[in-house]
Amino acid sequence: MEKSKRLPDAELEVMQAVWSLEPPVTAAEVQRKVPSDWKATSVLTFLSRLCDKGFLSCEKEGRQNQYTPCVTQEEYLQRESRSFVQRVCGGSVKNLVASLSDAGALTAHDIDELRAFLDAQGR
Amino acid sequence: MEKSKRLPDAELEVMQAVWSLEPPVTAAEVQRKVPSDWKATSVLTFLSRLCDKGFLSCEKEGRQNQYTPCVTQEEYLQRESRSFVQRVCGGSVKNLVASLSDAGALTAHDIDELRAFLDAQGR
DNA sequence: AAGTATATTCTACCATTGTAGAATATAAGC
DNA sequence: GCTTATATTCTACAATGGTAGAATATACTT
Repeated sequence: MEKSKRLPDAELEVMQAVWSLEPPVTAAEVQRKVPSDWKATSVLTFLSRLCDKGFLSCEKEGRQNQYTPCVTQEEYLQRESRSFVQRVCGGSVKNLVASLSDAGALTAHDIDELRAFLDAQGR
Repeated sequence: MEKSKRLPDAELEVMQAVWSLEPPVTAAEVQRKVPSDWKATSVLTFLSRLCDKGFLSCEKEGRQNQYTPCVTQEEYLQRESRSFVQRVCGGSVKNLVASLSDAGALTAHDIDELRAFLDAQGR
């Protein structure tokens, strides 16, 4: 039950696998969603660390565990986005988007979506 | 001379201090820009790790070191933004901005800036 | 009930990161 | 030139994260 922070890469990938499935999920289901070169025990380690950190709850069902997210993907994304903009982009969202553009990582589709979003937003 | 990746928080803060100054910079200058509860030797450790990782070059000038960035802030921001959108936001920039909005981290000013940017962009 | 298969937990190890004291080198003052 | 001040480098240590084998527990088969 830790006060939750940024997840390390491997744990985040596992969380993303969990989020993509219908809860509760078993380790086996997660294993199928996750990079196939990960050994089963490694995935179990990550699952158990995610429980320790309060991102998952775990219930024993027969000999398998049932994992359920305690944090939604939206919640996590919100926290991380906010923190990323602060920490890395000097707090400026425009700065972030401009740098994506400079990096060639902003497709025409992205731009359309963004415009639509801002219009919907903008009242 | 490592192939550079994400910097840990402390090293990023030091890089940001360096970027904010006129190169080349001394450790003393960096120290003045950085959280004041950091011990001087800690800052020197971070500077030296940044050299090892190829983010800074270091030249001895008398008894002081002169540090010069080998990676620009823009370069770094571009790489990190791209990677963040991929890793955390499922590759969708709109997803990112929407989550910032949901998190209440999108000010009216941000929105204006973004609109302006997209307009300038958009043909 | 015993043996076998399989899921989970334990334990471990190494690299990285945050942190900083100890040791060293070097310049400046006298 | 010697002493002193000070900047840098070395060394160290604990926590975290990536990785996974060994040990254990539990369920299925016969």
